[in-house]
Amino acid sequence: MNLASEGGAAADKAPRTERGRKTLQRLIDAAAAEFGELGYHEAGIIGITRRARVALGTFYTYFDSKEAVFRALVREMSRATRAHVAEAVKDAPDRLAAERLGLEAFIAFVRAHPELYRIIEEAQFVAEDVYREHYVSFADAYRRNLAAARQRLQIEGPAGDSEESDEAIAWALIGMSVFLGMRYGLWDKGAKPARIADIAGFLVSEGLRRR
Amino acid sequence: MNLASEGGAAADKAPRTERGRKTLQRLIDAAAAEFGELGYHEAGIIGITRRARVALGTFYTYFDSKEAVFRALVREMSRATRAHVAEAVKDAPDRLAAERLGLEAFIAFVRAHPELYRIIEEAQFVAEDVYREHYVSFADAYRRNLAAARQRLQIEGPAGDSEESDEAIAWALIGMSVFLGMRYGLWDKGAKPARIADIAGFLVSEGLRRR
DNA sequence: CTGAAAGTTGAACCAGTATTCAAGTTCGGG
DNA sequence: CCCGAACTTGAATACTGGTTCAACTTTCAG
Repeated sequence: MNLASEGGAAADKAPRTERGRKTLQRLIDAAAAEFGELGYHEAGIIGITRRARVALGTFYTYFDSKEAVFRALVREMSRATRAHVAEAVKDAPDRLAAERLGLEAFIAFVRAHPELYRIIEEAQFVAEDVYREHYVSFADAYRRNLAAARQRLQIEGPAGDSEESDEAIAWALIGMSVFLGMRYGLWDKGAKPARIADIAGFLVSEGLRRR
Repeated sequence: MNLASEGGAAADKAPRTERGRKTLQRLIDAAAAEFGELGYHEAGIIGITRRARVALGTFYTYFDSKEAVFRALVREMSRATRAHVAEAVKDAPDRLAAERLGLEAFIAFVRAHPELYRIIEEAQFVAEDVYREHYVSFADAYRRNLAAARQRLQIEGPAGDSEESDEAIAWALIGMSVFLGMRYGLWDKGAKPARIADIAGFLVSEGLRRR
């Protein structure tokens, strides 16, 4: 995680020495663990600094408040999630294959980093603006991909304004992923991500109607 | 809302007179408003009792704790949501039509009761067990409907274990609805629910693959 | 070396708020 | 009517946990 450079703490709180950067990183990791395990409200600065093995006051050398770390963390995790999925999808032959690969990667990612997932979702109630930012940027990327795939005649949508339908389809697909991530990544790790991705992939490309 | 009977407060706290039932109801409505506007942690017993126009202590005549009202509220709202959707879907000609009608009703419901929606979602972090209960019961109903529709040859799924695929499809469809509800019911009330439901309906029945 | 800047420390402060309780008021069955 | 049960009241309690700060230590440029 690279949070030290911009995006997170107030500019005047950025560390200026190597020691400072190390300490900041320890605090960030500790905060991720604390928030991930306990949730925003149960988590405490005391817990964060204990995990990071620094004194209580040190926290405020690098962050303005509890909410400030949390926001920084959400932004960083949003970036990490997008990067992970993008990487998994980068050489998919077409959009529908990308859909399948992306979901598989997402479920695996949630299993590997349940705390990131929880933190992003809880942001809905702690810092709604960054939460929206997260999904809006996801949806924008999705919309672009859908439009491109339509251009290449890989997919086709319902009749009517395709701007509007791509937007709605993007949000539908995101919702699918988030809930499948919760169900199979967070709650029950029994099923194989590939199998779940196959099922959802079928739904998205073929639909359920019997022909 | 009927929370007075069972499901909510501890049995020994149930009101025994008409006056008591009235007060309990005022508290429940006040709590729904308070939690819905402020979220669980910003909400306070003081705010709830002020809204209900009763003294602070009266709250504890009917509930054991802040968390107890919240849990009662989530259960009640879960019930109300399911009832509303079931009603809207009850005389749909087939499963795919039901899908479309259910989503339309759900988006409208979220617009009419944004506080219910917020409260249920926040339960994920305040009372995870009731949150799971909510979606698991939704998913169970969904799974039964899917299996019945498959029997009637209205729909068809991917190859392989249909138990597993119905379960996954149920969660995928729930996730779709929840995110479309958030995007079009809570955040942006511009679009017509019917139009969004049409688009999602297309996705679910036809799929995106060009034929 | 050296002194100023950067970093660290943890006790103290403070504000908020869930919960308790003992005293008072209202209700309803006999 | 009357009395005990049901209900209401709000001040007091108890405690939590975010934030501040002044003293102390470490680092590093000149």
